[in-house]
Amino acid sequence: MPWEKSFDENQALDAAMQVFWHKGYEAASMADLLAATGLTRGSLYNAFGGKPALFERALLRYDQDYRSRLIAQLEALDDPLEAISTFFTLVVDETRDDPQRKGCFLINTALDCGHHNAKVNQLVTQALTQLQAFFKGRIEVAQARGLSAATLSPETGATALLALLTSIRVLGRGAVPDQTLLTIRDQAMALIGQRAA
Amino acid sequence: MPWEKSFDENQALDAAMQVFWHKGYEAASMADLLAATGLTRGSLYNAFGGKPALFERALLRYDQDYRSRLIAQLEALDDPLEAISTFFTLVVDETRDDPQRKGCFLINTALDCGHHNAKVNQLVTQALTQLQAFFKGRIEVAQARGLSAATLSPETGATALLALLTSIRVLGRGAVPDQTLLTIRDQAMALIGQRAA
DNA sequence: ATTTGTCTGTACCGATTGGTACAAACCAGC
DNA sequence: GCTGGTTTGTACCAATCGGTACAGACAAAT
Repeated sequence: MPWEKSFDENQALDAAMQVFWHKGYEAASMADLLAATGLTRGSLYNAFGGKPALFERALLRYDQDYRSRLIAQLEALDDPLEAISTFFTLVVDETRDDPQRKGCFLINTALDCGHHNAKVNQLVTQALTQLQAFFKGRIEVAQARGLSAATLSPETGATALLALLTSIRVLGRGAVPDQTLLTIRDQAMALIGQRAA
Repeated sequence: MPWEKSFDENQALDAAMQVFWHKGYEAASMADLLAATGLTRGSLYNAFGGKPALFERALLRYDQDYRSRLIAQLEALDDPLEAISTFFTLVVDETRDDPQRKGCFLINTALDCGHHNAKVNQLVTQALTQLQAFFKGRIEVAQARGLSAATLSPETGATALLALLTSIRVLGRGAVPDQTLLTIRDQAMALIGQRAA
């Protein structure tokens, strides 16, 4: 009795994600989202329920499709330091290559923490925590293999890397020249006793 | 023939600044600003001209009254490393003590770079540049006096400090526990060979 | 072919958006 | 006290905000 939707839900979600990512929650209007997804009002509200719900879905999709997947790929690399250096190089390149300078959807949202519901906040916190855990794990492996100096606490190092990552994504939105982003990345590499990839 | 205003322009500006600082440009409505300043529509538009113009004035005031003044005070300190450590401790304390978790008005605005006019963007860029120059200057003095290891390039070190500052202000808005902010601050201090103040 | 439940498109909603118009209130200078 | 130039308060504006209602289109099940 049901009837399959005439559009790809994930495709629409991706389009909506781009809008929220670029403009932020407030500045993104339903009109923008309708135009980007190509849906009509009826379809969009029927499929997603409303602006806040759509935002949650979009953010969740970003978390799963970008962040989680990237971390999983990098954790599969044999060399733990290469995993980290590849990560930072990837982020800097991505930042520079994006003409819209959207930065990171999760970190952009982190700045609006106080203005979102608990579910969104939890997603952001959890994502950052997992990022930190990724750094910590790689540092531990590196130290166990004697690739990295054992003087640095993995916990502290991971926090520092998270901080540097955050700043690249924030400042990379246009506030500083690209060269500065490279310098920050190099600092991250120096922290774990590695040259830039 | 003129007639003096019945309100303190700077006082109104401060009130407006708080609103923009807390909510961001988009989410701050004229109704919010009118309520916060206590002005009526006529007065506000007459005195400031409109929302974008008011935002510029508010941001400029933040830049001059908070950032510039703080840097000037710290530069007056004799010990350059104390200037930096005091700065970071102040920022972390300010972040923790603010129940609204507003972060830094300039850095919040930096994240919205693409959505403001050239004047705002220039102000943000200039503010960050001056912050970096402050760090660089203090590091140079510290090295000249033998207080800090000469292995670190002042330019690079300043960029790293700016990055760590940025992350404290962003993550401090609620995405990570306060303890993490302290860890980041300690990393900044370690960078210049100094324990936390 | 008819029924059934879902999806799609559009018209419409009240509320709110930033902004303007303008008369009344006001004080300085004459 | 009159005049001139400002400021103040309010009424009003078109545009847009996010969201709803609902009729018609559609495909699966019988």
